[in-house]
Amino acid sequence: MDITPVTRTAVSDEVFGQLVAEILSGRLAADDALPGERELAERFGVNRHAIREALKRVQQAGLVRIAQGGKTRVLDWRQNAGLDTLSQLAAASALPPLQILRDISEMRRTVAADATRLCAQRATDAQLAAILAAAETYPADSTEIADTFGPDLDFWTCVIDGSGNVAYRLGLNTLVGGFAEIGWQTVVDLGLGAEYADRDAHLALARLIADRDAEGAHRLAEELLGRTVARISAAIEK
Amino acid sequence: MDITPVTRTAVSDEVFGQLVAEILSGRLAADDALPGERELAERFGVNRHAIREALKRVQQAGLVRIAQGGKTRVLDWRQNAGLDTLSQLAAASALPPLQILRDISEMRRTVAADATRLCAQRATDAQLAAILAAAETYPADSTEIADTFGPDLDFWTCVIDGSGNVAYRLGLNTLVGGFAEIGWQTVVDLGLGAEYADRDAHLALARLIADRDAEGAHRLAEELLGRTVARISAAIEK
DNA sequence: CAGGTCAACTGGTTGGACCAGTTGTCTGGA
DNA sequence: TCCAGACAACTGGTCCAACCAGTTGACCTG
Repeated sequence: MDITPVTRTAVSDEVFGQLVAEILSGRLAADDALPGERELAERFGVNRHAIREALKRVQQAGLVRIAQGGKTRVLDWRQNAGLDTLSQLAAASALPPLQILRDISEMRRTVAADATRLCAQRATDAQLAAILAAAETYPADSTEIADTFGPDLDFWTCVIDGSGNVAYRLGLNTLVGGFAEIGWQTVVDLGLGAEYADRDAHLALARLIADRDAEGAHRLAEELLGRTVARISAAIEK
Repeated sequence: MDITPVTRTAVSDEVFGQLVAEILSGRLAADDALPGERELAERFGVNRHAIREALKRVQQAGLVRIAQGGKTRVLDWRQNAGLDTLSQLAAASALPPLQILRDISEMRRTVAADATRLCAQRATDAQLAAILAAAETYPADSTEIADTFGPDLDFWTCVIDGSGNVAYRLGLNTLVGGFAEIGWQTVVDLGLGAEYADRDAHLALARLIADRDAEGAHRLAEELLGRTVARISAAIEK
């Protein structure tokens, strides 16, 4: 028996999701005017307050411009949306999941690799110890891929914390969110194998960082994370 | 006479800003329970709907967990907030502006440099032409720094568009937003000079990209954008 | 003292009214 | 004929009041 917690979605969340999907998918084009709040409320069959809550969030995401007295207009999301919209992009099927996955993994490689370099330069001794410890708990290569996600995330979180760059830290959160939205199953299906869950490489990387070898650590991190990019790119080719 | 458009801030925006500031500044610690919506409404002197609109957005930002029946609790923003919170971070004075500026410029350097490499590999001919054109409109080194922000942003936007990576595109939007939140004046005060507005370097970079010299373009981009990082880091030292 | 019951919270949703800007039309005077 | 100004009909913004729906913990009962 496989039990999944029931998901109670608030109406405003539902409205938010649908509006975002309409915009990201292009069914609502940039500069189009949205129906008035009263009409939306009627069409969605919910109260106007729920519409307003959703609309405010769509605005926060940078997808519409709301003006009192005037109409609410759709903005060009490529030009105005923030990185947090990435996960919505996956949910709305606005782009092929594999492309989003590739873009995420590319950004992850680049950002994490640079964080590795900075970490080797700036991390405190306590942070270095945490990284070494995280690398130790990295599962053996033979483990189920799905079981390596957790330790892998732990490891890189330590590294990015060690870099002392909050933008990287917050960016990581967003990327992980986008990853989750696409679904781990998709990732597993790609057949990521040893090139992803390489315990020895992560141990070596931790040691390079602890030795303050910034350039060496950067190179290894880039190579290590590049494997995933290569794997996904290969899958796209097919 | 210097006229600035009046800013009519919606009540819920005001509430949102204050709540976020409370959380990011640490005055509301992680795992703390927020007062109930009815009490917040009374304390802020506004309607409960305004509180709800704000609270929903705080939730979307990943700063609180709302549960029907239970209390609304503060989350650890370092662990849960997305990159879009970066601009709030500046507004809330949760961290020194110069540190945020450094982190943003570091991320900008790393992401844009990688985008440059990808751009050289993947850009269409039309995109290459756009890049060359953008580089042409880059102002001469002697121009007021403030006047180079626009053309500079245009140039890099073209490059990142050419990379075909939506994550980079959206990330750029967020970073620019964070930059703007801190205020261009702060940036100007840093005394960024020729190392930032280097017309010749940008022209050279555009040519490298057009020649599909991925590695060469990557190197130059990293060096070029690294200048700003170095400038800000130096300012922090003092 | 373990168990269930229930009242008093919490957030979620609804309805309706009214305020406050924007826009376009229509009218009256130059 | 044309144009300024008034106005009506939108738009979003805010508020009040009520009730629904979960959660929690105190309290009572066996």
